[in-house]
Amino acid sequence: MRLIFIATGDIALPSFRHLLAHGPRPLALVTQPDKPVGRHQVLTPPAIKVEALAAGIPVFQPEKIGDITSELAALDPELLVVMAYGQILRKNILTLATKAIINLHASILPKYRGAACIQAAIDAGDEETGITAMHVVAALDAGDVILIKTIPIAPDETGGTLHDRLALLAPETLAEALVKLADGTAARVPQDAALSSYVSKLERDDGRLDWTQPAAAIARRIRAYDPWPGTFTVTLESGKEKRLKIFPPVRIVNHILAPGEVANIDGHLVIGCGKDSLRLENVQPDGSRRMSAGDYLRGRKPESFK
RNA sequence: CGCGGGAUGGAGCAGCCAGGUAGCUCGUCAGGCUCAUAACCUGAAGGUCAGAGGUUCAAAUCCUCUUCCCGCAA
Repeated sequence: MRLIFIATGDIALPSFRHLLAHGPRPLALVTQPDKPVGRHQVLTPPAIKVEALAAGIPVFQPEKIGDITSELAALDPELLVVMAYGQILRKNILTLATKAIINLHASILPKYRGAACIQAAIDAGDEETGITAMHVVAALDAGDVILIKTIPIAPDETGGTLHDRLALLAPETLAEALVKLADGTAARVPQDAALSSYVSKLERDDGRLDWTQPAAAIARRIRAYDPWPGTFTVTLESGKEKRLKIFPPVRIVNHILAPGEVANIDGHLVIGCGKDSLRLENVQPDGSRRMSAGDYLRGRKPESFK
C-alpha cells in the first residue's frame, strides 16, 4: 500500500513507529513547520519529524498543505493517513489518494469532534473513550466510520495519561483499518449528526476554575486539563491578586464552605465549591515552583479563591 | 536580547521602597507533659541572605554584571 502519513502531535508517534516497524512504510511524512517553543522561543521540530528523518522518510513541512499538492500527487499515493495534524484539509488533498484518506481521532465519534477530544471525555465524566478510524470529508471529523476501538477511563485518569494510552491504542486501530481497506471489507458507517458534539481547541485561560461548580465537576476538570492547558485560580493575598496553578490529585470533602472560601483544615488546603468542597494537594504560585498544598499554606495566607 | 515575577538555615515565606542585632509558620534534635498522638510546653542545632564587583563608617537592603528558577506570550 502506497501511504503518506500526515501528523504533528505526539499522539501519532506510536502509530508512525508501527508503520516503520511493520509496514507499509510511509512514502513521506507531512507535518507542521518547526515552531518557536518555550521561554526563549527556540525553533523546535515536531518529535515525529525527528523520527522520520532518522528513519530516512522524506518530510514535508508546508505552511499550508495545499501548497504541496503536486509534490504529494507525484508520490502517487493510494492512501493518506491523518492524525493530529493541525490543519484543515481541503478538497485538493481529499481527492489526492486513489484509494482513501482516513483519520485517526481520539474519541468515540460522533462525540467530541475537534481538538480537545481527550480532555472532553474526562471532563464530561465518561466511562470510556477510544480511537475512531474514519474517512476524511470536508467537514471536520464528520466522515464515515470504519471502526472504533474503546478503552475505559480510569477514576484517576488525567489528560496526560489518557493521551498516552490512546496513543498506544491507535496503532492496532490503524492496522486493522488498513487490512480491511486492503481486502475491501472495511465498514462505512455514517455518523449520526444528531448525536455529534464539537470541542474547540483549549487555551490557557480555559483552565480557570469556577468555584460555583460542584466539587465533583471541578475535580474532573483538574484531571482532564492536566497537563494541558492546566487549571488555575486567582487568589487574593493581602488584597493582591495572584495566579495559582492547581494540579491533580484532589479530593472531594464535605466541609461546609462558601464557593471560593479558603480554609486551612489540619494543615490541608480546602476550598469551598458550589456543592461539597475540594482538598488540594499540589499547587504552584506565580513566580514559584510546584509545591505541596501544605508548603503553600506555610508561607502564604490566601483569603479567597476567585 | 518578547514582557514580567523570583533566589533569605532542611521546606514555605517576611524583612528590601525610607542601609545599622537574621524574623515568621513548619521540619529536625533533646527534654517535659500525656494511656496516647500529626496535640501541648521548654530548650537547642542549623544561614558566607544565589555568585562577582561597586557605593558606604556600615549592605539581605542601594548601583552594575553573571548564573539559575518560574509565570505570561508563542
